[in-house]
Amino acid sequence: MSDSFDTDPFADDPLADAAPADDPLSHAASHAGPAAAPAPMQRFAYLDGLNPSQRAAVEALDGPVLVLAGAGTGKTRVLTTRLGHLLMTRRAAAFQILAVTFTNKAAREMRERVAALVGIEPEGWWLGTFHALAARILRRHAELVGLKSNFTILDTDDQIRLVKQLLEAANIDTKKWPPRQLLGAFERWKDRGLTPDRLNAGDGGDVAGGQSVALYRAYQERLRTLNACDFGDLLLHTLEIFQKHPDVLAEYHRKFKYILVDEYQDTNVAQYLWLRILSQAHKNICCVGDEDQSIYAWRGAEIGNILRFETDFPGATIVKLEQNYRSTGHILAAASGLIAHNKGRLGKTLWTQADGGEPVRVKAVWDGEEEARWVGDEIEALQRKGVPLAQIAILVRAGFQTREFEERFITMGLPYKVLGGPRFYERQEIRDAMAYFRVVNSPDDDLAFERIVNLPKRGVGPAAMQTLYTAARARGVSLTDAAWLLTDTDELKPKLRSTLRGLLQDFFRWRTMLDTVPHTEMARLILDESGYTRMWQEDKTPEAPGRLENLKELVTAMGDFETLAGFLEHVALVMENAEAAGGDQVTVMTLHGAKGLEFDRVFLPGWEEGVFPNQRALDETGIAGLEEERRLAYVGLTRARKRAYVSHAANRRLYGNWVSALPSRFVDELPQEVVETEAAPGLRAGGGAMGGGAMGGGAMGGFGGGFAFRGQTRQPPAPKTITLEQGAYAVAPRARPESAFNKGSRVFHQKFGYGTVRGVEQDKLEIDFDQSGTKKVMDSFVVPAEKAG
DNA sequence: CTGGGTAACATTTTT
DNA sequence: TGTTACCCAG
Repeated sequence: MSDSFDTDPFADDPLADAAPADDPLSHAASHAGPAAAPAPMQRFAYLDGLNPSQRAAVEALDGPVLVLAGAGTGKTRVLTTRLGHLLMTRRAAAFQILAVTFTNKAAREMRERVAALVGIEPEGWWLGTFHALAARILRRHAELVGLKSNFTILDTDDQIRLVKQLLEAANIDTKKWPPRQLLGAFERWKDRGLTPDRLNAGDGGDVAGGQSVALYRAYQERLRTLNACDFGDLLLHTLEIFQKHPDVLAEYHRKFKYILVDEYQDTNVAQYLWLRILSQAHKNICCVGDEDQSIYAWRGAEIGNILRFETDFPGATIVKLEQNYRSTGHILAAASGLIAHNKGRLGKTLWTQADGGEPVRVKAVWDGEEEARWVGDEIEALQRKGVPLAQIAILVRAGFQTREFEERFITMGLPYKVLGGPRFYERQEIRDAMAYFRVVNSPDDDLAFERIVNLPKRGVGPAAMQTLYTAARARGVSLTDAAWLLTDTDELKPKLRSTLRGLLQDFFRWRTMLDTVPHTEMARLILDESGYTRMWQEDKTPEAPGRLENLKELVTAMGDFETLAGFLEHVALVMENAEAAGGDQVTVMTLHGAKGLEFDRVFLPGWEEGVFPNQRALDETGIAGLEEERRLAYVGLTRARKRAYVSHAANRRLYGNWVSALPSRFVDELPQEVVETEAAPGLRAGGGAMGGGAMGGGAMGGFGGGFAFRGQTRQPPAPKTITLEQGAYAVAPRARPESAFNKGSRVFHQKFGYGTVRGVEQDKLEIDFDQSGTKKVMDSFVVPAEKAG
């Protein structure tokens, strides 16, 4: 086979070759490094610091094990110690362990911590995300499912464009059936391990005019022609290989003696099947998770997996980790009282040796603006007491809620960062650049070709593309090949023909140079010679410089990889957020984004019926949705080490309309003994709406609360005079129509010094400060540089 | 083919 | 209210 692997996954695995399954321990010795003295009776010092349950979880090495790890109970420690223990006791060599996580971040953390524990980086082990590991396996056996080993992994953009093309080809109105929705249906099927042949024609309901199953099949066929995969396929294809090729499966059975899974409550059915088939030979599978923190059902996670573990893996050992090392007693009591309202649980009771600490504060305010002001004031008070801003977080239900806080913090000059915006790889310029690299790497990548053939503008418009499609389809070749053919005919205008030929020759040339020129240099060259860099240089919008900056960063990031292909794989799988800027800042993020993190003080705003629990979650998934929302609230509360602050507003502006809302039912579900309630003057804190009675699981469909729409009110529905209790500064006069500053002007700021204005947005300025980096600031806080002393 | 205008729309997000 | 996708006029 002409395709070679960047890294042969079995290179360091003696079991993969002819060598019989001899004693793996002799190989383990070379991995165990300095710490290696085989001593069955040896005491393992790292076990001493564990509590009894943790220790039990670490030492139950054989057979199926479920570790129910409550929030803050030292899960990561158990996980890494267990891995280390497998190595230190010589039960398995590193390359015989399969360790699966959901995020690259978790994988990295585990790798580092195990390395620190064992004293050396274990070599050749399979630690990574489901998708990365599946991709690794799939590249070795791609031909068994009709792919080549250099298949492309599509991003969401590609998928949507593809689905859209299919809909259009089937003459289905994309207004009525958005591609996004149909793709969602495909993904949900894939989450459940359902390939098109396992579905009946009617299974799609009336989505896409009842044709969704047929379109799903067409989508899969199209992916295969493109030699491409989406994320779901990585799992489904490997699963199919395991099911249909016992020899291949046996190979992996022999290889992986121990399997470890993190965040098991987030696995979907496909992932469960994948784990089950891989573990069925030796049954040494250890899953760690917390059913109370399952918050991803909407993207296919199956909480049933963890609830059913004992049935799925008979004879399983169950270990509960319940001692919490993170939060105060009051916070734990609040969280436990809340989550007790859920039915679908295995049941754990968190406890702590710590004191009760401060009660959870529940604050009622008039509207969102007042809420932001209150949070801001509390943060300033904490700051005065010496609490670092980095130890404070604001956790919201949905992204749009961050806005009010941003505005308030900008006005106050309070340093903050919003986490979870568009991620690096999702940025337009990064995707474009990647598309160039993809076309150079594999000329058959039609989706990438399509994306950049007219970028920068080369005069290849819809009409020309249509000609290309037709030619490609007629001959059954890729767009690149079709384009080559068309340069020899007169179907295209001469001018277009020559630009196209020029571009194709460039691609060809770059592809050839890839063998001799280092790939980072090639990347730079491709972006420059294609005119892509120039396109942004000539763009005079404020974000253009940032985009060029990102492109540079992309090229730099490539340096960490051996080859262009290796880099493309990385970006397809690891697409993560760049670390936020340093400095002491308050963190603003969604509750989903906060899972796994912890802060001293956590603000939980927007606890209103309709917002949280989110109305749509209730409407779409009823009780299950409500329970998931409740778990989300539980996750939020358990992020706090010292104090949690819950707030709810009586009025909120949503999409430009004023809407009034009742306090969230979750507020009522907090045990009163650990809560301290306060209301802005004229308001009553807490629920009231539902009384203290038993509403238990919520009963069917009864979402009474929700919003009361007030039409197109421009003003909050009642006077704001009551809010001035602490507001000496009240509301800054908003009457400045436009900023006095322009992009590029030099300014001075009391706190941050000199800087250059990068962007203007009404009265907000984005300023690149010489000393302290880029910040968003109100224009009233800066003066023109020449006027500064 | 391109850029501007407007109408529809608007959780949560990793890989 | 703010953003994005699509349509139409230049």
